Amino acid sequence: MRKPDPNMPKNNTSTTNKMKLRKGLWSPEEDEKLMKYMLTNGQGCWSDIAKNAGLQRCGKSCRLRWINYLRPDLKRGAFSPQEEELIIHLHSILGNRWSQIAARLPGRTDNEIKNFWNSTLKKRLKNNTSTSSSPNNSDSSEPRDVVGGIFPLHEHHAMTFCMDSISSSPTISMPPMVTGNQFDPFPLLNINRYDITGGAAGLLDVPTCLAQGGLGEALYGDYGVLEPGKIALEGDFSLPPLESRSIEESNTAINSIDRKSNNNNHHHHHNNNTCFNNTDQSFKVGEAFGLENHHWEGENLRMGEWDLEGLMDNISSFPNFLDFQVE
DNA sequence: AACTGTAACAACCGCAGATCG
DNA sequence: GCGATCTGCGGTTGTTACAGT
Repeated sequence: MRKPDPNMPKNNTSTTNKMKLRKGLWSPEEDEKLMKYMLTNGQGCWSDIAKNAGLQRCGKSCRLRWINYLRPDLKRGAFSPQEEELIIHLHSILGNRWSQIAARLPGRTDNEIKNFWNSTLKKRLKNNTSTSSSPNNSDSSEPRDVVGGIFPLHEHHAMTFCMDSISSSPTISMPPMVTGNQFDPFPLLNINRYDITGGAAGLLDVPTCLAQGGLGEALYGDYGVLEPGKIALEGDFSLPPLESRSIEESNTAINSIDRKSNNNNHHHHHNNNTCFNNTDQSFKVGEAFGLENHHWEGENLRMGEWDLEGLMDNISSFPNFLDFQVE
């Protein structure tokens, strides 16, 4: 879209030892450097990546560029109507917690969704509100009181809705996996125990909670980590649930939950290897889908073909998961 | 053709939590 | 225990393209 700033020197070689960090638009050369480095060495300590890739950028900038633009598993292009609907729906539940919304939209980034919301959906909803009295058309950044408000409490569905929906979806194009004689599209995410607390506290048999939208995060896991061993052995892999948001809840509470959730991901990094390389990553993701010796199998996952409508149905028709809390 | 408004998107900033030395 | 550092998130700003006048 935007052209790189021509005034920006391509190689900002400072006379001092202190390298001046570049800001602003990324040049194609920089993109190429970062892309090459990431594909060769994988994700790790971002400040090291910035240095080692020969970029005069701060690690933060590299991270952002990678996550929002260069990642091969990104789904580019316009949002589909189903995605739009899902975003609106999720926003009504989660508010402006873009990362959580993005985790439920495979191939989309929080930044992308945020921009789309602010530039398009917000206005559209506002216009709709002016012509309609639907309470769901608020552009409030505060999540609504789901239980008492937007979503009617349908009859309780079995938690297996996740797999029911996904496995029956004709639009799935994931490489099929077979466990025994059973089709299992998400073998490594086949968590039998999903530890939850709250209203329905206890251990439930949950095949997987992909329909909570965890797929994206599960595959990308912090945009890149999937830890099948941890999942299988410790069973503590928990996808961020859609958290119930009551208007009464303070932002502090929201943030603390968010942080906790986020930091679980963080833990996964540091508990194993802070700077894992792409070989690991490729192995993990590739192994998960029976695609070994490929980098960035996400390209093959065809994320955009998930049954978003089914997901939407599930989200709106299953109240229990809204009571989940992050451990 | 020139100007203006705005949509769309990329990137930066500030903050907070976790980890490390 | 504490400060430095890393990482991630959400808010905001800046830039470009394009449509309308």
